[in-house]
Amino acid sequence: MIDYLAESGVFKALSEPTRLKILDMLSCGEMCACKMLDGLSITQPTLSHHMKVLIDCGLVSGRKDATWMHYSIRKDSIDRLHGFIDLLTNGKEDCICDSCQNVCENGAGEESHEGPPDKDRAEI
Amino acid sequence: MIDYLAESGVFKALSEPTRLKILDMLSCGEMCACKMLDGLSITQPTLSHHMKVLIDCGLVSGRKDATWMHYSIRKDSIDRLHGFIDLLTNGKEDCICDSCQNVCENGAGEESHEGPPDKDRAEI
DNA sequence: AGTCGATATTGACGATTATCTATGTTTGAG
DNA sequence: CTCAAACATAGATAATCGTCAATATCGACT
Repeated sequence: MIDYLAESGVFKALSEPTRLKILDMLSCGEMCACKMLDGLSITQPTLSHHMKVLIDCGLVSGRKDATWMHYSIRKDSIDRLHGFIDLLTNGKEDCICDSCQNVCENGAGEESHEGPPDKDRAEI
Repeated sequence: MIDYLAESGVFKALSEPTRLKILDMLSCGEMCACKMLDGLSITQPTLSHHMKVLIDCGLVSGRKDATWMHYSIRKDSIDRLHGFIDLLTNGKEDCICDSCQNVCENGAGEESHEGPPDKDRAEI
């Protein structure tokens, strides 16, 4: 069974444009908070808040070096995110769909359960 | 350049536990709104609102059949989502990181720009 | 035409959230 | 020990969002 509330945390973190830009800034590697501030037009406490959200959901890790904080993307969390999206959106055994009979009174909807997940996440 | 505001819409749609459950319900194929209501403990207007959010961001498509509405996941939008996550979190040419020199006064942070994106989204 | 069932829309309300200012904490330098 | 810089925390506020009740729309059937 999927814990929807728990899993929504990562998406909530990603639902803010500013945090998307922060992740973009970290895409090439580690970056110091003070440098991130330069390109973000937000105050320092706001950045600190965003980084806490990103760390709490597991997307980012922080490394303290003297008075500086260096942040970086946790690649494993990105892999996990991909995996969850596939799990959520692909047909699976022991699916929530089974608990509710997917048939309307008009008879449409029989093409349910289109088989096991097809593992093609092709070129995009 | 990435349009963070525009791209955040999909994640905002996915940031609600109820909408995650709705997508899970659609993972096996098309489903009627009336059947979805049975397993959701929300009112009909609330479900209608959630479906509008999911459709507006492109994750779901709706098919009207008489008085019934059948919803299904747009597989192409899922592929696009995977692609965007990779684009956002992997190093890339013409990166936003270039505009800000990623060097703190203490000299740390030279390991920036870890080369072109490594296309390994391996086992999770 | 009239009724009924399924869905969409409207308006309101409480909860969450992003942001700010002000202040606290930590660390290195003099 | 004192000061300054980097970052975190606390509290307040405005905006956004999820939810509901009430109502409107739309299509099928008598």
